[in-house]
Amino acid sequence: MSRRVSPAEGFHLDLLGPLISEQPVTDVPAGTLLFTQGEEADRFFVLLEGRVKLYTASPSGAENIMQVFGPGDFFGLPAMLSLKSYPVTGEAVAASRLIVMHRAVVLEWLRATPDQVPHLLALLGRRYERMLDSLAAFKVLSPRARLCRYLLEAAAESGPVPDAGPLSFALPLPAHMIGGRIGLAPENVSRAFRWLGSHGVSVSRGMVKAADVAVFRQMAGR
Amino acid sequence: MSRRVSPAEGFHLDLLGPLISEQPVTDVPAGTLLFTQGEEADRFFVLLEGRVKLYTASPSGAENIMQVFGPGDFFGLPAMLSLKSYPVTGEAVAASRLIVMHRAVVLEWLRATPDQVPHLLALLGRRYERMLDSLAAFKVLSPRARLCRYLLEAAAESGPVPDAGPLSFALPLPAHMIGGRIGLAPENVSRAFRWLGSHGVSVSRGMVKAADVAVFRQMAGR
DNA sequence: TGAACAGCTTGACGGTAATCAAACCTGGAG
DNA sequence: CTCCAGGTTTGATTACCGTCAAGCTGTTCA
Repeated sequence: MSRRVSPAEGFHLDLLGPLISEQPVTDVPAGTLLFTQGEEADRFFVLLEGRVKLYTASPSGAENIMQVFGPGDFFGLPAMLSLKSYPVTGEAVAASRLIVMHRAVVLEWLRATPDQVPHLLALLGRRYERMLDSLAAFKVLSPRARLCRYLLEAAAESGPVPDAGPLSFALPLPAHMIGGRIGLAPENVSRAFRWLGSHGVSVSRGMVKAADVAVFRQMAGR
Repeated sequence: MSRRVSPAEGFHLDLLGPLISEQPVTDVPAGTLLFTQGEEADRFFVLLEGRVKLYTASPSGAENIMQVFGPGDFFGLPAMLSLKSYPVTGEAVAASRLIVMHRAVVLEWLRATPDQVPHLLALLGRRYERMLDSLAAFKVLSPRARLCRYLLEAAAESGPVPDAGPLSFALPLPAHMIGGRIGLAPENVSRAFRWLGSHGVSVSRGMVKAADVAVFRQMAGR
């Protein structure tokens, strides 16, 4: 099964392609720490295969998942550009194949091909707006609504999602990680799934079957 | 009273200074819409005086305040760079003086002074991480804790904030807008303030007096 | 001076998620 | 096959916030 590159997070091969194609590929097993919170950010990553989560350690010790990336995504770029340290820790959730891009290489590339600068800026702009969108979701949407929003994203990751009608897809993450992403305790993720049952949605063994996707869209306000 | 430029959001005069100094200054009265959600983003703004809020209109009609900017801040830059439309509406909350930067001018500036590119990227990177920080706050912190976090920011805006000890400062925004920013209904902002009363904090007439700032820091986890 | 208004406060109520705790799978190791 | 550990589900309880509604206060304007 060939994974699709999600269009929203895609690294736009036409932009970064020439740059990354000259870099060596690294393979890491699940559980590998790629970088840790507070470490100097001198590189960013392009994920070719696998899955990586970015999280912060809250004072109470619970880990707070900020983002989860799949094949085709890049991460660590804003931190690298800001010339400071990583604000999060990056860990491979599954065995992953990725490309490590060091700052010096990127800066040299920008210097050599200045016509690419506007494209890189546009890339960063889009990334920023995605974040803004996430923030709005946390402000406005209830936890259940956020779950529906997440389910729509997860569904889109494995194929096109119709406006309405039945749909079935596999959850890309274990439930407790979904909880971390949408800010919901694992127990309540479970309860939210059960609640969805009364709306024509069944979840079992990581498979989601919805009688009508419109339920998700309405809940998530999309 | 001279307003301080908040270091975190500051536009870094040394970077943008030469660029903005050649642009005309615009004055607008309170309530002016600078740009609206969905409009093509062909410019960004540098705020010299006044206050501007960025908000989205939720389906139910309630406005969701995403960010509020003061003197020295810039906004609309990521949207402009992303080559798309503004994801939010920008409105002057108070009479404001600002500089409008059009995309063509910025791109020409980048072309002419390529050595500024890394600095602009760093600026965007920092902005992105601020957003990440906000997002974490919404995931991890309770509404009350978010209020304390906001109060710390507000205090920092009007002067240095000690690690502990008494502090008094003026709220830069009316209560209902604070609610919009931290995602709390106005009634509950009031209740949260009253709750703070039992922790040595009094709020009246837009003035906050805290017996010990450490209360805020502890609540906000900083 | 009084009316009108907006912003803030207070009250009551219901729904919902956090929390603590325990039971229940399910897959892997021995 | 059994045991074990992680992840998931369920239950009971509590606290909190959203909501609707009514009162309050200071300001503006006639």
